[in-house]
This record gives sequence, C-alpha cells and structure tokens, in this order.
Amino acid sequence: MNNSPNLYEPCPKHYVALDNIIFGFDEKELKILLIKRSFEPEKGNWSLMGGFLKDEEGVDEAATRVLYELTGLRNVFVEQLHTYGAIHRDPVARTVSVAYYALIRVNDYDTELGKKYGARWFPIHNYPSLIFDHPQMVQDALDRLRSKTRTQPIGFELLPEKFTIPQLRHLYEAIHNQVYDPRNFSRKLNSMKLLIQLHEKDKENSKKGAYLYKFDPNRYKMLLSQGFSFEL
Amino acid sequence: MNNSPNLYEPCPKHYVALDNIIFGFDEKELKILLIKRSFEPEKGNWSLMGGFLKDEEGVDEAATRVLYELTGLRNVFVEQLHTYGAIHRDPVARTVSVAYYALIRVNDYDTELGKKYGARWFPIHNYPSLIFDHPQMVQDALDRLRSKTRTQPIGFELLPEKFTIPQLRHLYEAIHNQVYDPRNFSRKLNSMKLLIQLHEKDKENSKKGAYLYKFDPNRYKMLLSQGFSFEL
DNA sequence: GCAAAAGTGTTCACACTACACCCATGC
DNA sequence: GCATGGGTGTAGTGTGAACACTTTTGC
Repeated sequence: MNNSPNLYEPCPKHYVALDNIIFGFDEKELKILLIKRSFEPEKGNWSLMGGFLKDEEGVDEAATRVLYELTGLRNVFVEQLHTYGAIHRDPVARTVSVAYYALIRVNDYDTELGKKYGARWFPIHNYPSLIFDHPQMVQDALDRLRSKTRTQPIGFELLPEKFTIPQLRHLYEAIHNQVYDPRNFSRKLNSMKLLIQLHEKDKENSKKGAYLYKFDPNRYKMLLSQGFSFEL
Repeated sequence: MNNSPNLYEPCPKHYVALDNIIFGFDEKELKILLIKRSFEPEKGNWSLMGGFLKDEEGVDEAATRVLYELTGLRNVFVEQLHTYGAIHRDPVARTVSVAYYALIRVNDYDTELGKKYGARWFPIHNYPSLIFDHPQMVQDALDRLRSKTRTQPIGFELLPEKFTIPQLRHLYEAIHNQVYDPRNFSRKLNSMKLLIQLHEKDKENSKKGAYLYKFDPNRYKMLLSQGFSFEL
C-alpha cells in the first residue's frame, strides 16, 4: 500500500468494519444467521458476522468476503444497508461500521463452515440479545427487506431455484408478518407474467401437488423495459 | 483521544469522508448546491461539499457539521444516503466516503457564507461535471429523493413553512419530472387531511390568490398511529 | 371415501384518471 | 371586461379485497 505523505495527512484515520445481516428462510420461518463472538469484550455473546476493511479491497468486496468466510457462498444477493458511526458504538475502539444484508438459500448453506464461528440460525422474531448496536442493524435490515420485497423481485433469493406459488406466499407472510389471500396472491403473480411455469409439480407439501416456477432475471429486465413495475 | 493499544491494532485504518448532496427548490426548479474545489487535484472543478470525519464526532454529526459550515443552517432534513468505498475512488488517498443528502429552503440559505467556498446552485438537469464519483452520488440522491417523496412527507422541507397546493405540486413536478393534474393533486392532498389550511392567501402567483397551508409533524404522527400512510 | 392443500371465478367497493366549468382578482 | 391562475364536480375505468367451490391424490 502507498504510505507516502499526502494532502489528507492531517486528518484522522478510523477503523472501518463490515457487518452482515444474513437472512434465510426454511420454508416456514424467516431467520437470521448469528455467530458467537470469540474474544473479549462480550466474548461468547451473539453477534452479527463482521470483519475489518482491508487496504486492498473495496467496501462492497469486503462485505462479500466476510460473507464468504462464514457461508462459503458466492453470487448471493448482498446490498449495503447503512453505515453506523456513533462514537462509542464499539467499546474497544472507535469504529465505523458499514452494514450489509444478504439473502441466502438455507439449503445451500455450508453447515460445517459455520461451526467454526459457532454460527446458528435464529427466528427473526426470537433471537438472543446482540452486542453493540447490532439489534438496531437487524431492525433496520428487516425494515429494508420488508420495503424492498414489496417493489423488487428479490424474495426469490431466499427460495430454491424452483419453487411453488404457495411457497412464495409463505415467504411473504413470514417477511411481512401477515397473511395473504391465496387466491388473490396467485392471481397477482400470474397477471405479472414474470415467473416461468415448469412442467413439474412439487408434491412435498400436498397430495395434489403444486406447479413449480422459476424466476428469470432476463425476463424481468425485458418486462422492466416495457414499463412493468413489480409490486406485492 | 485514546491512542492506547487495543485488539484492533493489527487492522488498517482509513480516511473517512462525508459528502453532502444539498437539494433546494426555487419555486420553479430543483437545484443542487455545488462548490469549487480549492486544492489539487481537480482544483477549480465542481464538487459536492464534503469534509473528513473527526475523532470526537459521530458520522451523522459530522455530516451535519459539514452542512452547517457551508450553509449556516441547523435543524434541516439530513439523511444518510450511501457509503462509497471503491479503492481508487479518491486519487489522493484511499478514502471511504459516507454520503448524505439534505433538503433546504433556498430562502434560508446564507449566500455570503457560500461565497467563501465558491458555492453555486445548479439545476438538477443541468449541472457541470463533477469530481471523483460525485456524479454517481448525485444520481443516487435524486433516486432516493424521488422514491422517498412518494411515501414520506419530506417534500415540505424544500418549501417555505407556509405554502400553497400549487406550489407543492410544482415541487413534485420538478422532482419527478412529470406533470400532475391540478384537480386530482389537490383532491388527494385534501383527502389526506394532513395539511392545515391557514386563513391567509398567497397572491404572488395569481390574482385570485391561493390558500396557504402548513405541514404539522405532530398531526402526521397522529395520523400514522391511526394507520395512515402518506402516498403521492 | 376422506382429509389436505391447490387451483379457479365472481362480486363489490373504492381509488385513480380524465375531462369541463366557474370563481376571484389585478390590470 | 378580460386574462390568469385557483378551486370544485362527475363519470368511467381498473385494481385490490372479500368470499366459495371444485380438483387432485395419498392414505
């Protein structure tokens, strides 16, 4: 790294951290992935997965790296949430934390890798108390997830590649903590013509079986260019 | 400040900057406030108003301070936009910038103070090229302003305390770059029962005169608690 | 044949759109 | 008295909410 003197020399530098709020969905409940902090202070308490920004990486890259270290997953949905910069938010040292939230498919998650960090999934409505300002981060991430899923097709990131309409409805019910009328919900989705209906059925959850669908990003882009706007 | 050794010692520190996208409305056009950069590189080129995070202030405070230094205004609407952290975004040194956007009343703006920084207002659809990644910041801020004004009553921050419905409509037309039907627009606002109609009229813009209104945050909170949701 | 979940149809009410006219006033 | 912008009324249309029944199949 370049450590030569520069114009900004008189300005203070700060630790910059990343924290990830990782959402998952197990076909029933919305969950978040938490780890057990392995050092003092607050050793043994629950925390979000985080890390420090390195010199040779961008902030977005760093968030992706931290996520990869815990889950072994790449190419997942990650989006910057907010930057938390209160002076005493971290008692160890003044640290500015850039928080990201991620949506992952629980089945893809590498359980072995998670053990290394003492990671565990917790229901979004029943998780242990967290260190520092992490509770605020989780709340903000949940708010963002709620508003974002209403107007952008990102919910699919939490489901398997092939999913049924009732599955999708259960997901939305879990995220928004409310029930949707099955008839109106599926009618709305069909009217969007966004999903591709497959010729297979899922018989796990019902005897009759429900049609499987796939979300196609290209199709979404095409619809967008025609003035389509996603809304649920 | 506490410079004693700590757990995070092995981690690199970084410059943390603030940048403000400052919006104003002059009864006709949506504008942004830019300054002339006074040092190399890019000396003399247009830039957002920015500054560096100090040890003794939170990130939000720092953004407010920077805004105050340029405008002399306190108690204005300021909200965090996004954090920009690409490695080479600033050619001088690796800097992470937390961007904020602010909505101010152009009439309150201290023109004298602005001269010190070579500040000038530019129409949002016709501003000069900007340094670094500032164009991206402005674009993101505009997108945020557009989506936020649709669902939250923040547009009033750009108008005088007392304003008319046609004024508000012109503001929304400027922000969203589209025209609204005057009848439907005012009906919608009246139906919300959010604004307080005063017993005065504004005769600046018409011979008949238009009723002045006031936005009352307390009334908004009350409506919110009754399940009201703002939408325009 | 019965239980359990999937899929389809209809009605109603409200909200958004588009459009036309009258009002108040300064000149 | 006329031009200018402000305010109100109405009919048509489409979208979201509420609600009931038939279908399929594993047991």
